[in-house]
Parts: sequence; structure tokens; C-alpha cells
Amino acid sequence: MARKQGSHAGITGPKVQEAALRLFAQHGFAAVSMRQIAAEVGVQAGALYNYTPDKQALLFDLLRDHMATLALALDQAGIAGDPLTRLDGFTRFHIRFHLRRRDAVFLSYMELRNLTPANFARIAALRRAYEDRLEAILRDGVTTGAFTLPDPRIATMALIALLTGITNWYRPDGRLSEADVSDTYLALVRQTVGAGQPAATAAPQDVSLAIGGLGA
Amino acid sequence: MARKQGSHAGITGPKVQEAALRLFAQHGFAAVSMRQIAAEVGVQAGALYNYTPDKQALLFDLLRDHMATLALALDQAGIAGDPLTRLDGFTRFHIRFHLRRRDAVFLSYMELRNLTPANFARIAALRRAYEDRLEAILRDGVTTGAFTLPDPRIATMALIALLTGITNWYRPDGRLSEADVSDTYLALVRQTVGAGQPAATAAPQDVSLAIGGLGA
DNA sequence: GTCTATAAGAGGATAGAC
DNA sequence: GTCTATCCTCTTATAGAC
Repeated sequence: MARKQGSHAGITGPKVQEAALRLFAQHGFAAVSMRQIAAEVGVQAGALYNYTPDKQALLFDLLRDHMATLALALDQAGIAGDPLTRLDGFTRFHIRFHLRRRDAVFLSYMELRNLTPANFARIAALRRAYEDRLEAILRDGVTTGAFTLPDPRIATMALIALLTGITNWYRPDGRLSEADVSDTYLALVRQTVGAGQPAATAAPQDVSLAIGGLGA
Repeated sequence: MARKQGSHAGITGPKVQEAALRLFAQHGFAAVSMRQIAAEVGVQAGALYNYTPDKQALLFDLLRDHMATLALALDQAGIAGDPLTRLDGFTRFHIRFHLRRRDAVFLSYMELRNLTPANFARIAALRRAYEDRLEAILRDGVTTGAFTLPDPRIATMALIALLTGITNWYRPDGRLSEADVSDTYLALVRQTVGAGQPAATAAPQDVSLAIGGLGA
């Protein structure tokens, strides 16, 4: 939609998107000029308008593409099974996807305010649809008794914030690999939903082993 | 005495801070002009420079004041006792403080990139000190066996993200009161740290009694 | 598709009157 | 302490050459 119909967008189009994404995330939408983006791409400012009607549309396209990619990737992640298995799958998927798209993640939280109301509504609906995928898992888990949660909707928002917050501190060159982080958060998420180790119900089980196979 | 307009030394300064905070949070630092702030305060743009050397310093002061207020308020919250009690106190404090200062919270996460490196380092140190207060609680809880956590530092970051994320969705006129939210998150946080119900600290003790003092 | 040139204005910050 | 006026730079977006 940002692209003129019938343009033979070769390599410049994608480069514009990539440069805009990086610069908007780094400095903020309003702080980045079209000249800066053009310089990053290696063209003059005027040439950018072959790829976007204006700066606003450039931002909206980035956010919409991010949310669409997220939904598609979740579909393709093949998350199925009992609630705990699906929760594990969602957790790993979310961490992996978001750690690899930190610029887009930051933008999609930060620059919503620069969207028109109509465009904001479209992005918010896409985000809500994603949240609902997690909420469905949590509700199923509560129904089957696998999870203990006071309010599945609140737990959904809490978990997404908890997971997405990784992008605020994780550094690829830090002490932890992505796999380390993913494993650690998997355990935290299980505890958060009350599935801990086979959890509060499991503590007695562990002990029962210690005292001579009384249970389990 | 023969002043063209009234001079309001005592009142204009705070009004500048308030207007800047609101506008920066709403539109972004770079998107707000000094003229906009001045209009909000009710003075001309030039007059703002009686209160700040430049726009940058205005932002830094807002963030530094926010972090200083946070640290002071935490000191005054009188959080003490066993780890679970202190965790509960921290949770309630954090939610209450952050829900009442949403603009400053948003700013302090989103506009760090607009600080000079030196100023960024100062704000980051203040934030780190706050995080460390929670981390100390978690480490104590792990030591006493009250909490079960794979990595207290990661759990700290996870909990702060989980709690601060409330500001992304909570609306004072929504279905939940601040007390509702606080209660629900209290339960979630306890589960997250592996303390389950308040009785979770007691569960191991009960068991240890059952098996003859083998446990803690 | 990209360039140069330019329109039309908004931006931060300062000077000096009062 | 606030005003008006101003400097100079940077901004988005367009026009028309190639």
C-alpha cells in the first residue's frame, strides 16, 4: 500500500523499509528525517516518495507488517496439544520471534501514538487478536485444571508484558544465550500460571518419593 | 513593579515541568516543540529558557525527578519482614506508584534514547538501584526457601516488566479498580516466584513435620 | 527511478526592551 | 520574568529534468 502500483521496486523499496525501521526504533519517529532515511538507503530524499506517499504511511506499514508477520508466524508454529504444551510452545515462539525483531517490537509499542485514530484501531485489533491466542490457552488450562489463575485476561496481559520485557534488557553478547533465556522464562511462566513443577500439587509428590514411595 | 505582565516565579517553573511531561508522553519528545510547551503554560517560547537551559535538560530533569521520587517513595513505604511479606509490599507499592504516574513511566521507558550518553548512564543507574531492591527480596526468599526461582536476576526483570506492563492496558474507568488489579497481580507474583498461596511457605514445613523433620 | 532545486514553513535558541 | 523579534537551520513534500 505504501508502494506505487506498477513500480518496479527492485531493491530500494525493502531498503527503505529496513532503514526506516532501524532509524525510527533508534531515534523515534518524529526525530528521524526523510533525509536521514534517504542517506541510509543511499538515495536522495525525493526518491523516497516513489515508495511511500508520506512519512506517516511508512510508519503504519512497518507496524502493520510486523503484526501481520507475527500472526502468520504463530499460525505456522504448529502449537497444539494440552494446555501446558501449548503454553510452552507459545512462550518459546514469543521469545524467539520478539528477540529477533527488537526494532519492530519497540516501534510497535512506542509509536502507536503517532498513528491516526483509524490506523491505530487497525493495529490495536491485530494486537488484540494475538493476545487472544494466549488467552485461549490460559482459559483451556484453567478449565482442565492444569493452570491456577485468578483472571485469565489479566494473566494474558501479565505474561505478554513479562515475555516482551526481555527485549528491554537482553543483549545477544551477554552472559545468556537465547536458549538460556528461553528455558528460564519457560520455568517462570509455568510457575506464573500455577503449573510450576507439576506444582503446588507436586511438592507433596516429590516428598512422597523421599519418604519411601508413599504416593505417586 | 511596572511589569508588563505578572511574573510568576513560583508557579511557572512547575507548570513548565508538568506541561512538558504531559506533552512528551503524549506525542514524544522530538515531536513536541518548545512553542507547544510554552502555549500550554501560557507564556511565550522565549520565557521557557528562564527555567531550563535547553530542551534536553528539560527531559533529563523529568526522568531524574521521576527516578528520585520512586526511590524516595520506596524508602518511605516501610517494606520489611520475611521475604514474602516484603514481596507483597513491593508489589503493591510498585503498582500503586506506577499507575499514578503513567506519563512519567512511559517517558522513562521510551525516551531514554534521547538522552546524552552521560545522562543516560545516570538514569540507568537509578533504575538499576531500584531493580536491585526487588532482586534483594527475591534472593532472600530463595535463601530461606520461601521462593523457587531459576535465576533471581532474570526473575527481577521479569517481575518488573510484568508489573509495569499494567500501565499499558489499565484504564481507571475500566471494569477493574486499582485494588482489584493489585490483588490479582499479588497472586500472580506469588505464583511466579514459586510461593503459590501464602501457605506455600508453610507447605514444606507441614511436610517436614510429616516426615520427621527432614525438611527445612 | 533518481536527480537537483525549491517551496513553504517549523524548529531551537538568543537578544534586548520593559 | 516575560515579551517581541529574529537568526539560522532543518523539515516535509513537490516539480521537472534526465
